[in-house]
Amino acid sequence: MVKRAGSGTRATEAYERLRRDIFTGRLTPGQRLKFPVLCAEYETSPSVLREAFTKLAGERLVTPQPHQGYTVASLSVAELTDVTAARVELEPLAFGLSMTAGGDQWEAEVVAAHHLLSLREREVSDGARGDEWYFAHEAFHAALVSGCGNRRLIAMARDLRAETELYRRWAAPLLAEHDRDPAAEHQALADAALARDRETGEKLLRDHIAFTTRMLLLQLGNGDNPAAASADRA
Amino acid sequence: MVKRAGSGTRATEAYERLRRDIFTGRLTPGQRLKFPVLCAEYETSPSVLREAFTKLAGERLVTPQPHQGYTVASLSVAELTDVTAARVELEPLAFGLSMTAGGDQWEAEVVAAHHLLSLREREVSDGARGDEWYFAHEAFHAALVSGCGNRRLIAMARDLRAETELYRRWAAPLLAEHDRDPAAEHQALADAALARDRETGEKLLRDHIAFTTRMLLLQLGNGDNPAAASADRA
DNA sequence: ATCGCCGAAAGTTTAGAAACTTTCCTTGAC
DNA sequence: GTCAAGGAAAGTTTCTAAACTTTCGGCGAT
Repeated sequence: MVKRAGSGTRATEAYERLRRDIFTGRLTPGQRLKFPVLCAEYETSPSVLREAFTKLAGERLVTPQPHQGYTVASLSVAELTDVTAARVELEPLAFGLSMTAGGDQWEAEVVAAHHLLSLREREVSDGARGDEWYFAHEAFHAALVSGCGNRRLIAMARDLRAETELYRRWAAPLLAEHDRDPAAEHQALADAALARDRETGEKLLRDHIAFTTRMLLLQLGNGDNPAAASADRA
Repeated sequence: MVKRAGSGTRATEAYERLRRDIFTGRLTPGQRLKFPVLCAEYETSPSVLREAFTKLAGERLVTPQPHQGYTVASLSVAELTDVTAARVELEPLAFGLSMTAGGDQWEAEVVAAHHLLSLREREVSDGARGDEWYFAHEAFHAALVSGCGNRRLIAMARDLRAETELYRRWAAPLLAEHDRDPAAEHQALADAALARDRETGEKLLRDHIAFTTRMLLLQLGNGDNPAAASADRA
């Protein structure tokens, strides 16, 4: 029908758009993803959407329910606990390897990503974080581990972070971190990275992740957010 | 058309069958998966296969190539190296948690899985391993980490092992492990598990994985297996 | 009030049309 | 005569629209 961009397929487009819509909050946790509605909205057909859903299900961003379609992943304390326990081990490990094996290119990426993040952090001082902040934050964390030389480790860490972002978006929409300075933590991480101080860097990252999660769990536990829903575990 | 089993969908069937065919060697690494052929063989339609492929691609068992279909994942030294580096960290971690947190049920599972594996190991003394051995081996390793209480960790470890199995199948079809006794290693692992000897157990598992991989890498490097193919990395 | 049936709505699957890639043949230049 | 470039044809993947199956909610009977 329309001219198509070189290597992209329709399913990939739908996948990326859905993913973005989930992260930017257009689709809320637990929400049912109806084929008729989304087909009309995305101007595509069920099979294409189905493929996109399958891919997202692989990343645990949507939940398949046989013969009842798909829903956006629900928020649950158990899930966040599991994800964090894995992150706390995996991400510092990859970060440590990066500090050992990373080259000039890696350092440059860290510096660049941190610069962009600090710009976004300045903008956000009035309260709410914009989409730009989330993307910059994700990019910074991605940069930290990008030098480890292990694609699998990088991919696993990215998927785990992606899920965490969902919780950050919905369980901590406003900065409820009085006794904390995220910007300083990010600065310290970048410093450790450049100094190749593996010991310090790993500890900083571990604490950074654990702290964030503790805060999110607190919020989730309160149950004072609109999107919270207990995931039924089979 | 035909009566369908409760919650299963056609795509799930295809996924499971493809997965089995990959592990049992009916589909060889690098092989192109043509829609017309497989549609006829599985008696289903392209969309269904496509969904199954997408799911398998999420596990890295097949490789998508936009507008050129899918192929069974190729064997490559780089991939195996990455997977192992991740496994060596992740699996002992989960095993350690299991030894701390696992309950009676977990111990029972380990004992049962080890018993089944040892039965298969006895059968295999004449040379070649059958499918049964592979499944029992996978089940044993799955049991070791199943008590850790972290679904994400379990799932990641399972996916990493699945890939390794592919290498074991194709790069070491015949027991080329003269100076080694896998049965004894598995016995030692089971013993450590029941003794809750975390230190020893983690070290044993780390060595077990590393040793297996070193052997596989040697075989791969020789390039003397029919299915070896260098994965082109973009 | 509960259970079972019926109709509507949604998810799933299919078959064929459209789009892309590759191959092979032709044509023209060196 | 050989080789490279261009273009049609075949083969394959990808997408769409419609048929099929299952699930959900309402209605009437027991």
